[in-house]
Amino acid sequence: MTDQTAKTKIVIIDDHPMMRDGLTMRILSQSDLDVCGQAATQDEAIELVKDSNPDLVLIDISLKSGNGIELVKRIRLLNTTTKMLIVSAFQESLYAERALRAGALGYLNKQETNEKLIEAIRTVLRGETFVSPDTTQRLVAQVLGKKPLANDPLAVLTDRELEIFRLIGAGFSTSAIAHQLFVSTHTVDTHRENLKKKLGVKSGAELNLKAIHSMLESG
Amino acid sequence: MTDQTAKTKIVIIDDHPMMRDGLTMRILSQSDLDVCGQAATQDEAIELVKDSNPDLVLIDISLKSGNGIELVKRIRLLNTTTKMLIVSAFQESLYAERALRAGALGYLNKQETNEKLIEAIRTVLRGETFVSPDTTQRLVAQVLGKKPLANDPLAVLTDRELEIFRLIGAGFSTSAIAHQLFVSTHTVDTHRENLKKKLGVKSGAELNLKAIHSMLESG
DNA sequence: GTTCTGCATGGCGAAATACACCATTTGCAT
DNA sequence: ATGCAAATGGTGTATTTCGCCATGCAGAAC
Repeated sequence: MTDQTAKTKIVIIDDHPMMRDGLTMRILSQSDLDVCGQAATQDEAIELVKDSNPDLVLIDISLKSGNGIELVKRIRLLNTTTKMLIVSAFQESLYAERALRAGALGYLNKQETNEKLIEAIRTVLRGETFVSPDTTQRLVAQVLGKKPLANDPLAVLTDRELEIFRLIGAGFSTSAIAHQLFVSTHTVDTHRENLKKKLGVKSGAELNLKAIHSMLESG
Repeated sequence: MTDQTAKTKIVIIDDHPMMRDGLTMRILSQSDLDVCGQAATQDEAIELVKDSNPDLVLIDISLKSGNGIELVKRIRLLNTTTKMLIVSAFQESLYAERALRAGALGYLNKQETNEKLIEAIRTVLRGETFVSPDTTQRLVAQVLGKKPLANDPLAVLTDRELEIFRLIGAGFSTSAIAHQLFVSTHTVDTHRENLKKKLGVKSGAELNLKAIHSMLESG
């Protein structure tokens, strides 16, 4: 078959029809790319991938039925060579990390231009990793904070740090935590500092956000 | 002028380029509708509306610079006959009510099909009110429940308070919010106080917790 | 045994933030 | 007009943050 007939096959998973249309339009503007299917839910997505065996799956991270990251894991289990690119409205590097660890090759913010979309798609198709620039910054900060991405970013934390991280996630203030652990607020403060360095966040508010999010995932 | 030359003029305000493309594509599929402009921020939107005097403005409710509802109010102040249709990723009738009170004629969920999009546009252009079916249900349930906006504690919040609540939920610190909204930290501070009173929480940490949780339910 | 390293602890001072109370302005409704 | 709600932001005090540094205490390395 010639290049004419063998376009790259892409499927789009997003629960907003209007967003699917936007993505589709930009992709179809490239002569060598083709959108061979769309779906709004995880189950539809799995069927679609099985049936059409696409080169790339574009996945919105905030799918209502489960979430996009869970879908990434399920697709990986299908044992295909299909590449995956996550599209997200969140800037947090938290999700980028999880998406990449789950098996996606790329993480793109919805705020990015359409040129970036195409760039991300082509990068991922080559088998390389793509992450939106501002999200990359946060990831880099994380790496500089200590070590190369391990299995779990929380793994780098000491027991005491993790304990405090969980208390933050439960909504306790610094003074409340200090009182609870019978240590001074200075101590909790220092731990908060170290947590921020290790987790690559720059403000206390972000640390709170990350801690609370992390609580919701693990119960 | 004939129908050929006098297409209905529509502008699109959304900070996701990909979403703008999707909306544009569907609108242009209608022979009598034309997209005469796009913008990502409030200020750009105001300029665009002044310059092109469109028949309809399509507004994403979750604009980063301020929010969609504030933009609706600002456009209404321009004293044009321009109709406004809010597009939202949130299903809460909470936002629909605010949007309509602010001066929008329609409220459409992003989960709706593209057929609904066109239907909503045409309804609003006729000067009638359009609200997405499932959101309508919630609105009706509210009215039947006698008390306006009964069980949702967020209902007692003003538009501004809700906006700040959402920014807190997104992980922004007080100063970051102040900078983003171009107001003093004192103002944000006062809003935080009022939020705590209205939501019945006693510490700032709890407010953060509540805001972040609330984001994850509806974001 | 000494040295090195990692962890928990916490003190210090400047800057930022929270907190409670209050004043002004604007818009809206009666 | 009068009254009310909303948004803005100022004041003063208390608390927290933030970066830096110091101590004590383990266990591992030499």
